[in-house]
Amino acid sequence: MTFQPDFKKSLNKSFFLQDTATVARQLIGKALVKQTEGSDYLAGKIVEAEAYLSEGDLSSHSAPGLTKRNAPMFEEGGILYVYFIYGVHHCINIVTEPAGTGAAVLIRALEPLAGIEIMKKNRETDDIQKLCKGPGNVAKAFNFNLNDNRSSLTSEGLFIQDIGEDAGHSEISVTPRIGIVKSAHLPLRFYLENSPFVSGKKK
DNA sequence: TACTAGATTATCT
DNA sequence: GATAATCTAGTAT
Repeated sequence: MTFQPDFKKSLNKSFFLQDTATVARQLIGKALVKQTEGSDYLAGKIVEAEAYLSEGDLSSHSAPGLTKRNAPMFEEGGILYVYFIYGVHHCINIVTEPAGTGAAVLIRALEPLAGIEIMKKNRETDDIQKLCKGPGNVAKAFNFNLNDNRSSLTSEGLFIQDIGEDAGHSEISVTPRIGIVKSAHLPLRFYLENSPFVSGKKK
């Protein structure tokens, strides 16, 4: 099964303006595609994502209101929100809903589809199952950093592609989110059942 | 297999 | 000055 990047199959902006939990669930099974400077393609199927809401969600970066860091979350859906955490890792989010809302979806894990050699180099490991396991690793494999903040997800250099493998609802599991303390009980983490690429699992 | 510590900085109070 | 939507290596069990 070879993956072919195809911008014509990318999701358009209206997709990202929907309810955040809906977007998070529907992103499972879609492909994140990024074109590198050398015009190579990096791509991975989204197998794990978490929704961070604008209201009633104390662990969302948007909860304290608009600040310099979370400003991209308050813009119109369809762009990237990148943050740097623990002085070590970058994490990438897909901003959702109309401008002024303050919500996003954290991409937690991908199944590598294209540009795997480049990802191995970025991650300094040959273990494909670990290349994009966990939000910090996803960003590292794709070489995302703060400069990618606000990047459009509806451009030829970066987009979400429908690869016709949509998981049925029965294949998607919903659980509480990982690594947070506040609002930790909310069931806003979505992942593809039985995928070996999902994070937070034991062997 | 399970738990713990350490890395290290942009951003916020 | 404190904190954080994490990851890995290392030590203990």
